[in-house]
Amino acid sequence: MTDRTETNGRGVTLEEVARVAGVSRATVSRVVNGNPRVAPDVRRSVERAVDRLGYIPNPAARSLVTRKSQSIGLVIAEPAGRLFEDPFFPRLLRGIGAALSSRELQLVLLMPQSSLEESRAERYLTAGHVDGALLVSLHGNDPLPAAVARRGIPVVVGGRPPRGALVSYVDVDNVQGGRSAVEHLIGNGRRAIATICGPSDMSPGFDRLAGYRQALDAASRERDPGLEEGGDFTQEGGADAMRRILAARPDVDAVFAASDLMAAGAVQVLRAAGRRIPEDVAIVGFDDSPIAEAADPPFTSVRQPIEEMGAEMVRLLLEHAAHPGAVPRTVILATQLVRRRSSEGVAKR
Amino acid sequence: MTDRTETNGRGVTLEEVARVAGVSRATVSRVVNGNPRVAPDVRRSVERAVDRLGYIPNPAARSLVTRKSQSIGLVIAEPAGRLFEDPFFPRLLRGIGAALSSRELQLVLLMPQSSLEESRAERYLTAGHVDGALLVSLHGNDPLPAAVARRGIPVVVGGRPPRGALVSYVDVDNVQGGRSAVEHLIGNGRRAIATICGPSDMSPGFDRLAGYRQALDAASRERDPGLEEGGDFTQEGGADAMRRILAARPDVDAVFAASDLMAAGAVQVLRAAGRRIPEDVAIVGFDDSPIAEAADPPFTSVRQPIEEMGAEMVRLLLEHAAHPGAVPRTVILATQLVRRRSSEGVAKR
DNA sequence: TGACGCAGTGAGAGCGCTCTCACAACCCAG
DNA sequence: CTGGGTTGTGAGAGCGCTCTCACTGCGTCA
Repeated sequence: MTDRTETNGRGVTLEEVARVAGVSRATVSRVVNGNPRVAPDVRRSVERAVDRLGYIPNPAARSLVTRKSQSIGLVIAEPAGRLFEDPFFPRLLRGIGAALSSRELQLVLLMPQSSLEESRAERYLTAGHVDGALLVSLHGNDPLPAAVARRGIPVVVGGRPPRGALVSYVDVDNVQGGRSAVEHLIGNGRRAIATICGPSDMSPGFDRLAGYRQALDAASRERDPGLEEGGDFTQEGGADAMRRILAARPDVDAVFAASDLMAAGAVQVLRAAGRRIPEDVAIVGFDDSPIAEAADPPFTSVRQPIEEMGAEMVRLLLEHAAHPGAVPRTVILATQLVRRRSSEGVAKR
Repeated sequence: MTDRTETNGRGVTLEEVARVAGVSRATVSRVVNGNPRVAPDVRRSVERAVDRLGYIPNPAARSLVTRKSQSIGLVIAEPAGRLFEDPFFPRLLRGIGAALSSRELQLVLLMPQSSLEESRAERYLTAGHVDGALLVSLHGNDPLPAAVARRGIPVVVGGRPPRGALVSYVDVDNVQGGRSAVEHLIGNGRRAIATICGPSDMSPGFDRLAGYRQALDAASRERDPGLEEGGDFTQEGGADAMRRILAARPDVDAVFAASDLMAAGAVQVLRAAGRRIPEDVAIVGFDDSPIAEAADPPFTSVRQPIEEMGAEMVRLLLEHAAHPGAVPRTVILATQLVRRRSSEGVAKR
């Protein structure tokens, strides 16, 4: 097969295949696109010609007339590198990729690092390069979802979308995640349960803290601001927060950190202060990252269904593409508490 | 501006802009593409029309005539999930993204999970969807690079390419990385230095082991097969290897692991055996992943310049695209040893 | 004054495909 | 046999853009 692989830099066209097969362009197009209204013998001879010439349809020409690009855009609007530290991103990609692989769709990745680049991304999405857009880790009141949706491009947001943007989105139930972590600690007999929360202007940070509070309230435990310290999702932030908690409440016997990285920082500080994990202080992290498993002792952690989130986003997007007028939908996915040694046993006192 | 945002689903065309501006299609095209041969006042009126209509060029039409797609493909040919566990992938993406952002190029991500999907990817790349292809984590004797290059698509491989494939590639100097880790341990006075190496059928695994051996040979240290145990880059693999090493050479006082994950596994086993880190046994990992920093004590680790690798791949690819006939080139990037507490001090005995 | 060059513009071909429509060939009911 | 349907095929328009080429007008130089 393929005795003429791209010798003239032009690529084989429908026209040439038609000539070789002795039929018209239209018939070749029918065969290539699986139209059943072609006589079996004609079909065979066309297929032979396609094979022999190594014909591959020109996507631009096809796209020009069909007005479909067979690809969707994924916009990661994370300004700095945070997203690149934890495995959120690879897992999301894996979920999206798995959902896409069965379709004939490709993924175009856009990682705007500035507002200039973000407007370039908007332009790209609305120019017709993609049949739909997936938007994740938007900050604050990003106008992107609304702008893209207004242009008639199907959009699905991962995480809570900016207020006012009427678009479909898939999110993880961070409140439930925080609550289940703290309920677990309460169930283990812990009495002074602290939290190292994330920035409250980010919905995951805010929601996980809300879950912490809900769990305490539901168990009629008193809350203490000295047990709630904010970090920035980093290890150093976690360590600093832990120091403050230790200073305010030396009797702390459990910590729920809103990320595994912050949990790792907290553990270092606790160890330096002579506390044993989990005997003196129980630890629960969030994300169930490789760090949680590699830690010593391994961290109990709240696992987010990131792969499912990606897959669900694709599902929703295709749904929107199929039914252009459909109303925006919301999908909230449950988290799962993965128990490991860092929160074992009951506190002794 | 934009008083007509996509009402008919068709999009504004050059033709309409030309009519509104009172010029020909050709002139509008010149303005849009920055051709200087346009009278200033005409240019202004065209720009006004473009603004008012919210005109965005149709990429498919443009691509059809220019034969350029303004995008490049990134193929991640990792069959299973390994790649998604460590932050290699995000870092690579960051490097590529940074190098691309200054150009008007987009990134299409292909993650074939089977040979069927891989041939689909090959088809995609050779169909003219992309102006060039970046290929990473190819396994064994993957025919992809050669196939794509044969079709005249510029190609750059990340990591060692399959033997026989004459393509440009960018790799990390794993040999030097392994050697520097072991030299560091020798310099610290360690006497029985073990290695937990990766699978020897993967070039990183093979090369890091070679570096380990080179360093010992250069220091005229005797090598002992009992100090070389293979893992599979996972934590459990590292733990198992460590147990074997401990059984064969209880006097081991340093371990160079070919990944941080394996180092973490080794540390758990060493702790369980009552060894202190770094007093009794020094540890050096590889990758400088978040785990290395989060570990207690934090691991000394060999940092790979992944971001630079991505950026360099893009540079090489653009070079190839600019000079189609150019000979394949190779770039090898140096690693860097990041010292932390896990390998501090001199072994006492 | 005429020849020449050059900046600015428009007409029109053509990129490779899809899809509508017309038409030929054939089948079968009446 | 004729009329109506069905099936298979081809002609041709058109998607929105770029780019070549020809043309006009104007300044410059011999």
